[in-house]
Amino acid sequence: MRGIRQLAKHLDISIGTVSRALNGKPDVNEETRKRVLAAAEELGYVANQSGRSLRQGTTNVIGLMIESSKETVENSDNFFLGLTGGLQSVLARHKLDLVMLPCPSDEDPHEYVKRMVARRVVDAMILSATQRIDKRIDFLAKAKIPFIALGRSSSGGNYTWIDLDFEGVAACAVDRLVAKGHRRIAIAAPSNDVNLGYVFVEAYRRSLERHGIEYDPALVIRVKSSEQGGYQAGHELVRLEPRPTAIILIYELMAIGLYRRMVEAGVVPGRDLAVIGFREEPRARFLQPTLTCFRMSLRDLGVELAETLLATMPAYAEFYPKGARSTIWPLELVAGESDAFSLDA
Amino acid sequence: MRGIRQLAKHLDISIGTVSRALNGKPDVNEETRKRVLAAAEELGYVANQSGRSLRQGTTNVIGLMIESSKETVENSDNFFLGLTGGLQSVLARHKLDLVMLPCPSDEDPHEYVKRMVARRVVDAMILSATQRIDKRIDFLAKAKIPFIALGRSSSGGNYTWIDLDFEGVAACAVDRLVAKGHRRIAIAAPSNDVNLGYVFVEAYRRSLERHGIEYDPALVIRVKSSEQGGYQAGHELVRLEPRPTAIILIYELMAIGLYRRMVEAGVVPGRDLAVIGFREEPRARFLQPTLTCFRMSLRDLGVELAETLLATMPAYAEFYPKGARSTIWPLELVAGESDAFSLDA
DNA sequence: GTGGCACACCAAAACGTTTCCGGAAAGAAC
DNA sequence: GTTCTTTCCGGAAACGTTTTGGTGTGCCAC
Repeated sequence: MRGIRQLAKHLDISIGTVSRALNGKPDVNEETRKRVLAAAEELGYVANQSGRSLRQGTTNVIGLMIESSKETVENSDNFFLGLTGGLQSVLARHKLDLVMLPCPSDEDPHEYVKRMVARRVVDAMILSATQRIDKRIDFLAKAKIPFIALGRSSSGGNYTWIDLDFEGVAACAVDRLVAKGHRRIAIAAPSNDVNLGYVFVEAYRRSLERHGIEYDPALVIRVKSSEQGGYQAGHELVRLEPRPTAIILIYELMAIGLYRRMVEAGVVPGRDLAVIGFREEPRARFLQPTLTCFRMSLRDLGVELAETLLATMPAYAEFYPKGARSTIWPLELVAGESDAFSLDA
Repeated sequence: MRGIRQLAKHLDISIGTVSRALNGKPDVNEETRKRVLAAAEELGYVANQSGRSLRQGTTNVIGLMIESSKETVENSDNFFLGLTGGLQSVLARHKLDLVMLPCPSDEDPHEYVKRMVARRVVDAMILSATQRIDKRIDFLAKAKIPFIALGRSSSGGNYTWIDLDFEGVAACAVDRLVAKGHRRIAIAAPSNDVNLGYVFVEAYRRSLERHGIEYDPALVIRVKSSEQGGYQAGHELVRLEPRPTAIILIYELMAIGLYRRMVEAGVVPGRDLAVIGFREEPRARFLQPTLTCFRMSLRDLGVELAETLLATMPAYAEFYPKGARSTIWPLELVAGESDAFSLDA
């Protein structure tokens, strides 16, 4: 019951053969393999991961890093848990396990990553919440630890990432609003330090210019990606003169706070102000008027992340001939009532 | 070639001494210890966890198990991520790491736990979402793997748990409503299979009887713990004759759906119907009228969980002389507008 | 000078696996 | 009958760490 040695003795076979049998290696009689598997099942033998890891220098565990800052906790709405289903469905094919690694808010994410890989807790990492300059990426790339980032970054040179289609979303939102007659379109986004903030606002700017509308920095409202941030964005919005007729929110949660501020100011969303949110969040689903936003499948994204990550790992690359291509993940428009009215009417 | 051996060679000391120096063992000169620590820092040496685990049969990792079912993903609202801060602050004292283990929705939680401990991925586990009959608990108790459960269960005999104060919450809610003149008080709860559903409704029943109000099974509405469940509860509620004047919700999220159904039915929460929610959820915070509910600190709960778990582990028990007591975790009432009106007025 | 003792260190033995290497047995080819 | 393959298996060497038992110093007391 304890160890492969016991199992071998019980079968009266050498431990080498038992190991080969269990791991599907050649050089073992099919008859013997069956006996071994049956005995393992019967005695409830499961290989000790420490021994295996030590020998082959690999842990068979993939880490999904999560920043457990207060902001993430309050605003991410199980984004990561939604990812795990897709991730695991792929990893399970290779008997890999997934663990979520919550980086304590008082520890430097860079140090945390270093510690986790140096201690050999995981073989590879999935990063998220990338910064424009991200030391974690530089470190992992230099140390040649397989990883994939959910989000682009200026760091790390030529690494593999998957990122949401901010350009597409911003362009779609602007197109929609312009088609309804809007010209003064505000945007609420986090600061440029967060990669998302930078990329999104740039895409918004290009989309405007494509329509011949001049980009006005005053219409870019920098706030936190939260309900409170949305309230604050609303506060800034009503003080703009003339008041914008539309606003694009980079996080849907902002809509909750924005709506509240609008009600206070006597501005009716969906009638006096067109609103488009970005990523659909469960807790914004009930808003009245319903919010126009963009949807994606977290599960599918998880699958893509896992497959692309495995493609970067020599041991698994053969199974994923598509290779480790960085990709832009598309989102689907969900039309709501919040931007349904036309300005010309 | 890297590893403790190289460090030892670099210092011209035996590896045994290096190991003892790093781990704060006695039998090593303070002068030598300093040199070792300095060299380790300089060369960026971090002990290989696999080797260490193999030798001492312990992984120094604690697992927080999460059911990643669709329902959890949609409704738990980062409950677990909120816990990690408190957990880690305690575990860090002993150089223990925390990983979150999301059980795939298509795998039996019992098998998952077995696999994780048999593979020696973690030393101990924190369980949640306990069932009234929970095979995981029976297994861990029998295998003598340290664990703690967030939630009581009928399984496992004498194990250590921490559970929310459902009795206190139910009693407080009933007391409040009765004091305002309510007699027909409904409750929305999940089925009795979920331990929470069972315990909560029992507490509700006893509280009613304490006030001399007859318990009416028709007022117990069994629905899912979700927004949709709340909507459905509202649907059932308006069909009851005579209509209850108050309702207690076991999950605050239900309030969102309930409010929606009430609006449809022309019933105004906070005027025609008193509503009390249970655990404060971020995404219900904006409701109008504001919801009376119960609050707790996830961080503090995390600390308590970790300390109690460590108290059950021989290697750490000495640091937690309070011992491994099961405890009831209190919640604090947050009075809102949803039950402010008095029935007699 | 001898015994006892604390100190600081070294060498080697574990821990449970996987994997390399060699070799026995059984045929096959000549 | 010899040589050569093929098929299967056993022995033993790793992997990096902690821990045990042993050893050589000094120092003190007698």
